[in-house]
Amino acid sequence: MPAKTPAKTPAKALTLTEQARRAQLIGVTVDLIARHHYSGTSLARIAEAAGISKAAVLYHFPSKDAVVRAAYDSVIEALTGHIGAAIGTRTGAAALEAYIRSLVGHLRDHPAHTRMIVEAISEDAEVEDTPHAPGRQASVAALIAAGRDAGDYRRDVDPAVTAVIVNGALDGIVSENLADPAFDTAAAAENLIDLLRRSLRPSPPGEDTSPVA
Amino acid sequence: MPAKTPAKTPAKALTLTEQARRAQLIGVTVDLIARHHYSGTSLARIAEAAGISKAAVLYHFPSKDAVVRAAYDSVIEALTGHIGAAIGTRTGAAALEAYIRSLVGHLRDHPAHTRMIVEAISEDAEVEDTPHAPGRQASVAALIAAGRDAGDYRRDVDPAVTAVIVNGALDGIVSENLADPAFDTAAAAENLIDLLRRSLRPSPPGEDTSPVA
DNA sequence: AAGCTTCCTTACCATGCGGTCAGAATACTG
DNA sequence: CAGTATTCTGACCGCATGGTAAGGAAGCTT
Repeated sequence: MPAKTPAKTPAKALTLTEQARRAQLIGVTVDLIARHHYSGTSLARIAEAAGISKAAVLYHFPSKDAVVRAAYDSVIEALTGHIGAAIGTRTGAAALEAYIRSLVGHLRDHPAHTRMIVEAISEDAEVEDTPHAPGRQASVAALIAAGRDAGDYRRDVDPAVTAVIVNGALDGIVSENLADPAFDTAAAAENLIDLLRRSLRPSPPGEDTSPVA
Repeated sequence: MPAKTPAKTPAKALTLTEQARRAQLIGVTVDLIARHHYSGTSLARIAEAAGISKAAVLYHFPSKDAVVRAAYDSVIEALTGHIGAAIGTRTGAAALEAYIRSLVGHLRDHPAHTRMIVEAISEDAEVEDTPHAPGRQASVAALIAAGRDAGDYRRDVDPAVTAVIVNGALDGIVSENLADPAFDTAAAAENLIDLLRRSLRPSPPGEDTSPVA
């Protein structure tokens, strides 16, 4: 029985070289996509960048798409890991602000990751029901809802809509930094945090509370 | 002298069928890109969708890229025209709010345009120094600066950074609507406007004015 | 050293791509 | 109706793509 994809029953039978190659391929693929977009990243270029042949790449991965997917997953995992660690045990407004700062900080420190994520809108496969992070909006909405229930925010804020706005603003900051590397993302993050503080804080007594026109 | 690209000296020597074909090709290209992304939109598919041969497409346009570019330009022009008309002679905060409402409204009414714009990040040409609308951030920043100078906004708002945040939030709203057509973009736009009103308005007397931590 | 597994290369294939070319329709104009 | 400019087709070209087949080299285990 010649082993096809090395896996006996659990996911532990990975050779050392296998792991190294996979990591290397994922690395060069992230770089290539960051430089030449998704559609411009071919199997041959991945192989060339790794110093091996196309067939060798397809020995470690079942298809080119699998390589790209693995690269994308690794980037996303690094991001979510960083954010999760930054939030830690924080709650309420502090958690949301940690989310904003850690996301912007991580993507500022990893431009290749950033380019890859930003360009990961459509990919090549037409059947892709998970365009972005799946629960991203929901996660931030939960953060906002918790902050509201904790009294950090007005009671009439809409967590879902606000999450869309916050995530969009974050993407805008990150994207702007790609277009203009001199753009101060940290300052922009603080600006966004200040903006949210002013607009989401509970109304002082004697002030109109109508949220929507 | 066989005419190559019909143009004598001014830009008026366009045959009727020429105009019609160009418009048709632009139309089907917008639809195709909206459905199959940029990289999945080939010359053959454009020709097939238009009911003519590949060579016929290349008779009306010098290259496939030119078709795509024309389609993109037409979509952008429609959008900027709509927004410009909506802003009209408005100034200050009213102008920014008209901008937000008209952008969201237009893109809600034209989903194909929306998909095309959203996916127009990288295109296929690697040498593309105009990734998005060139002066979009600057235009909104000017709007905000005018609103600030008119007294609608705090004196210490940063127009450039705020413009990035606002445009990002708008993109977030539009993108969310693509992922979830049931998302109420009009309500989200009003929510964003309310958020901006609360955070950008001049500070009432007796309140801290420190903008950034 | 034999033998098996792992790892990789060269050569190849079918397909789709953008684009060209010669010439046939089609339409406009005298 | 003749002639010319416009519009279009079908066949073709060179190239890059993702993927496969067959076999050779390297290393581990006995």
